[in-house]
Amino acid sequence: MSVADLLALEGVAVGDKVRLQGWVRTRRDSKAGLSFVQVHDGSCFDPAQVVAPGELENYTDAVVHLTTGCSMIAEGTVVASEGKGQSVEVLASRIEPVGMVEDPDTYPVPAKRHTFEYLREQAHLRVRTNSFSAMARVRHCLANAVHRYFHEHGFYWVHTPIITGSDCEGAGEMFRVSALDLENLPRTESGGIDYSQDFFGKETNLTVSGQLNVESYCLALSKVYTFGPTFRAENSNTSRHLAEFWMIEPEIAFADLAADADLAEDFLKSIFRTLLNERADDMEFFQKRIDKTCLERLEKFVDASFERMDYTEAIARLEKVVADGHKFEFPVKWGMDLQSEHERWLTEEHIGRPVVLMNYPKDIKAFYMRMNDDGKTVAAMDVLVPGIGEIIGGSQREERLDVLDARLEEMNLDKADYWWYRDLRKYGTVPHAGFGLGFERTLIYATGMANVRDVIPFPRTPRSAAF
RNA sequence: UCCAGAGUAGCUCAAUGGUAGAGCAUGCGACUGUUAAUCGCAGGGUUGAAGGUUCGAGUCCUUCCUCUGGAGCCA
Repeated sequence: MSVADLLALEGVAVGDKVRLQGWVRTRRDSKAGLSFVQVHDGSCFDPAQVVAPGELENYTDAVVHLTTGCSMIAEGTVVASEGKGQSVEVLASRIEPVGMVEDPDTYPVPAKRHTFEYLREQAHLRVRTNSFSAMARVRHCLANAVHRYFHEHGFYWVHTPIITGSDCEGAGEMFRVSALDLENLPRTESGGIDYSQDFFGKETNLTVSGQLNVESYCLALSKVYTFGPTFRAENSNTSRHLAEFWMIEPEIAFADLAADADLAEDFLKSIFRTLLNERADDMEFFQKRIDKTCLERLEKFVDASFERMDYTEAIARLEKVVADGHKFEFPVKWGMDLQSEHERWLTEEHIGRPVVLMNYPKDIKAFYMRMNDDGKTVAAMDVLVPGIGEIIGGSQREERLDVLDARLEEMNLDKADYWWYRDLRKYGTVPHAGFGLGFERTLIYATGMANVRDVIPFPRTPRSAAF
């Protein structure tokens, strides 16, 4: 049975015979011949305490040599615990070591404190620690909550491609996908690489966003979303960026920017509510050991309404606070992109709640965002949250072909590259909107973890893909 | 990519230019049910790499590598 069921007394009672399988967290010996073995199996935060009496036939040969990381099977009786840390424990009648740790002296994750930096170098074993097993369960819970929310609200999950033939997704540097022999590249007559001989007969890359593809499904299925890995070959070395990360991108038809903002707010609150309800054990750990404010932050988040504010208004308020003597490193001026420090001031100090900033200057935003009537701004939005800054970026999409074409031209983009995207505006176009949410940043916000590399099992960053 | 900091025992860190140490972990021992157990003993080092200065370099200089934090890019 699982440790979770045992500790919750689910389908089991004191006096029952049980069998546990898992890994040793610690072994403590007491007087001559009695050991306490903490066993974890991933089913919940707490390990189970297995009491190994000295009378076990393999006690001196095997049990006292169990060390952190060994795998084992324990059979025994559920008893009320005489100790303080747990209500029930298993009094073992048989302990079977399955896989020993060959050299405890060099086991990379012994029972002691480790820095996250060190554990990143032991990514294959770090999930055996409290922090990373808790994170794995929280990650699963939130991913599951994402799918449940959309399913219950009539959205379809669309599997947009990982390999893309569009070189026009426009969200950053891409990883090339090629089956060509790098040591012996085929050349065109003019000396360039001849991609017509490559696997797909053209240049292909890993996707940086499923948005363009999901828009096509939106204009037939009305409410859709993607949730999968995306790839950016940017040389970003920060605690908030990965080369491979998971992104959630809903897209809704017959919808404007206000509806998009409403969806973002309802969605975020819903998944965090699910997390608080379903992973209280792991969240208690994050609260206690990682970030003392994370529970309070989430509880406030699911109750507070998001402030909505136009970019132009935000600039006015930033200019006012600067005039009142507040110092920023970067100047504030209409038309500029907000810096991290500006976003954080708005959401943390000025409003004190999540803020949806809307209607940005067109010159700092992407070609597909819908032009507003003022001719200066586009229907874009960013959701800013205290403690992390931007967590969502979204927009109403430009559904008018003539306006879209004008924007493509203005930004020196080739209309031919966007032929199928433009078709969507020729055949039954509708106003539609969507946003992108970085899943790892959501996890950081929820748990208070400081680095995005510690919320994904095997992080990919510049110069690092060791596992 | 830019700015700053760091790299010494398995891990976390000390060490004024002059004999490389501690805590934790690990092993052994002690301890009447432990909970980050406690106490004692022990083993454990090419000080990131290559050059240079010096009687002498973990320490100073140069170059490089790696990591961390911040910025930019963004999610």
